[in-house]
Amino acid sequence: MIRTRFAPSPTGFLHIGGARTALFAWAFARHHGGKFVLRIEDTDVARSTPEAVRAILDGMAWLGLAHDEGPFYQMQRMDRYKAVVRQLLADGQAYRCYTTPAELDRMREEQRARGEKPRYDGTWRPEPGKTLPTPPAGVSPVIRFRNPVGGTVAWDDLVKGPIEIANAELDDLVIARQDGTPTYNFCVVVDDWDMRITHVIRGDDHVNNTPRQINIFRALGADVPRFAHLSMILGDDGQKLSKRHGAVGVMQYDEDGYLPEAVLNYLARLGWSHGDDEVFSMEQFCSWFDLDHITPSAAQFNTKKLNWLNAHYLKQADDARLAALVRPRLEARGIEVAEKPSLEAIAGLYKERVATLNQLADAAGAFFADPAPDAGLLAQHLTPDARPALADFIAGLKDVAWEAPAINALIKRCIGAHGLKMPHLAIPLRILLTGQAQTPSIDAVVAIFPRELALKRLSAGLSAAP
RNA sequence: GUCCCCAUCGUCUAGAGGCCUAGGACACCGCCCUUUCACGGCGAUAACCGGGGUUCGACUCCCCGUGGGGACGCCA
Repeated sequence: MIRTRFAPSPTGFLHIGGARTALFAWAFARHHGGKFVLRIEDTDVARSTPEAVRAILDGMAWLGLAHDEGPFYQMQRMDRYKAVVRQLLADGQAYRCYTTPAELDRMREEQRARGEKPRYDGTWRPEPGKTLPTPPAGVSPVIRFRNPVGGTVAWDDLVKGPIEIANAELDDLVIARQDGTPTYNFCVVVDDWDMRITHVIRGDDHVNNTPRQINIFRALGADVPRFAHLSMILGDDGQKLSKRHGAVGVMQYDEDGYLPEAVLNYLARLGWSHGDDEVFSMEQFCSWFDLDHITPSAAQFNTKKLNWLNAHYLKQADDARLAALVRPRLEARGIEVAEKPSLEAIAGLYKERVATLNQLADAAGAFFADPAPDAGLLAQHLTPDARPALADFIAGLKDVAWEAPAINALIKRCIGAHGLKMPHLAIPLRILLTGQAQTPSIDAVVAIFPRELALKRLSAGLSAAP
């Protein structure tokens, strides 16, 4: 049974990189009929917040990445970690270290100055025949893991291939702090062991932690899971994602008007491929997904491509669903969504031409507020030539059948009677009705309005304009 | 500094030694469609980081270099 997990630390929102990691772990479990476990790594009490937990859960829910087990909270598993620490201590696989943080700082500084890799020097590490210093009074010790000294740690990374690191590169890491709380590298191992995780899929910033963790797994007598390290996602500008470079939470994409299926499809394609397939459902994704088509190199985020995918999914989306998604966006702008011009119909008309829900809201807004056309636009298009045709059209509108084809025929009749071309009448109509010179097909736009409202806007516009 | 990882069009990628005259997608450019703007359709431009090997034959394998990234916490 395949078991994967997503293990974020609740110190901020679920960002795009984390979302992709979760997506891949989720899809891998789905593909194999396994289980996807959610675990919240909140042992950093100072930085973890309930709001961040909420934000992560919200992000997962918005994307539809449902976990089969959890969420488990590491803070609720303290007793378990402490028991394992005691066991390691009893087995001689861990030991108490009285070196203070200040001493460590000095040690590292000196090592760096000498061009060495900064590491703990093993002062308190017990060795056969070695006499340990006397524990200083008043200093509470940390617990360090007794890392193997010689040889190497190797694993076959499912993304990056074989990786081998010499134990000489590793030092004895702290597994429990002075106050007794266990640290990350230790909790992860105990959790992955207890939760019977078979495949650890995570960001490649953890590659360097992996050999340490493997050593702990072995000291525990636990089976070592397989590892798959995903490369990072860079910002649109090729820079590392940071607050300044668009490192935003996934919920920001909701805010910006993206559909979750578009974000998911985009993310799936970032660092993973299935031949030339670009657009696919999550169902297809899960059936195709495997770890050997993941790119080992970093990927740059491309908003333009996300926009393209979003536009695609917008076109596919149900009008009622779009209306429901756009309504709160209009309300947030202080626009009262009336019953009359049907928001659903507007969504149906405009979804072909926009890339985001916010653009859809921009367009829809014009239907619910009285238009305030730009004076320049009016002067340019509401010409003396156009006015008589417009007046005819308004007159004809009073008893025309209220449907696009009939309205279209009316327009044709009016321009024909005045020797005009289509745009000469269509553009002033657009401007008077929506305040904008560009809209979808004018007959369809007219038809969306209730007759009285169309008449009102056109008459008002015609008489108000100079 | 030390260790680890990475390297195909601007971007995401296909490519498991001959199928590559390097394919697809986004973006860009051009054309078409047209009732404006979009959408859509069609087409064009565009890449194997450099140097050595291995091989009859390297985008594909090996080595070195260069460039980029990551890690070196009583953070996760």
